[in-house]
Amino acid sequence: MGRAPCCDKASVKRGPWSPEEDEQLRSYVQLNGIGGNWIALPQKAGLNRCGKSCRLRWLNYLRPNIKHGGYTDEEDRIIWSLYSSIGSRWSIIASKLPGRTDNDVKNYWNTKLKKKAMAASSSGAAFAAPATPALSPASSCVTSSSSGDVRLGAAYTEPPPPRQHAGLVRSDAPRTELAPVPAVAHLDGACWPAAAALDVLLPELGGEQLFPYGYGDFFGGLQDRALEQQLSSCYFPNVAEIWGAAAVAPDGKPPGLCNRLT
DNA sequence: AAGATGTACAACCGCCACAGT
DNA sequence: CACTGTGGCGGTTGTACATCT
Repeated sequence: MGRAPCCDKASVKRGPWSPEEDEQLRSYVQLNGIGGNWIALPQKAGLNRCGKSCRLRWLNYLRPNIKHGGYTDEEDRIIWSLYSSIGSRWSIIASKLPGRTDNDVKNYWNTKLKKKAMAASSSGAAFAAPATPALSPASSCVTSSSSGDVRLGAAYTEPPPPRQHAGLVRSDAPRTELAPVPAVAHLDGACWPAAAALDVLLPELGGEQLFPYGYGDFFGGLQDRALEQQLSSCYFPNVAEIWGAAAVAPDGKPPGLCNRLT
């Protein structure tokens, strides 16, 4: 027997929000806050909506300082770089783009950016918007060996397969909260080149601009450098493979990386 | 002009993790 | 320790609008 739904779908309104509903929710939240319980909020706010629907509406559209559309080249590059490395973990990607929401980034990727990246890839051109100081095409190259022009950002590649939710970075979590450390620690000699990706990828993605609390910030405030490196080798498997392929013999490529986070 | 098709994006769905009891 | 409620997440769907034929 499955769980009871969070609300009675037959009795609550569904579909697009009206301006009146938006205003009702906005004014309630601004006046009273969320109150720590989205499920109870609609009743308190006098809205005939599911709590989850209210939460989504607030987080994605009504919250202050939300940006819609008008993605910059820099944002394109950040999304693409992170997607290539960590896959469809939209909440993490969105958390590095001020004013953007995971839903918005996800939609943007699925409808526009993915096609752009694939088109660039199929044409043989680098997916590279005009260079920016923070992340120019040249600087995002991870040219790693004399034989191979292995470049981060050179072509669209399928991202890692989706992972199960791991609660990596909760948007409301304090910065000191540590991300869970994978149960399988594999920072052995063979895997080490992969871990070094952290030192390259994160600065390429904007360095202190995007990770003002240090690179450990990417992992939710991690302060331990060794743990950061272990995590990086799990969370950036594509980049890890690039580094691994460059650093070891082709048939000595570190196997496995992290298949699971927990 | 009208129907078909494509695109963009808001919203929903179902699952998982976690905290509280 | 098991159970329950809730928040959060990514995948998917629905629909309005634009473009094409």
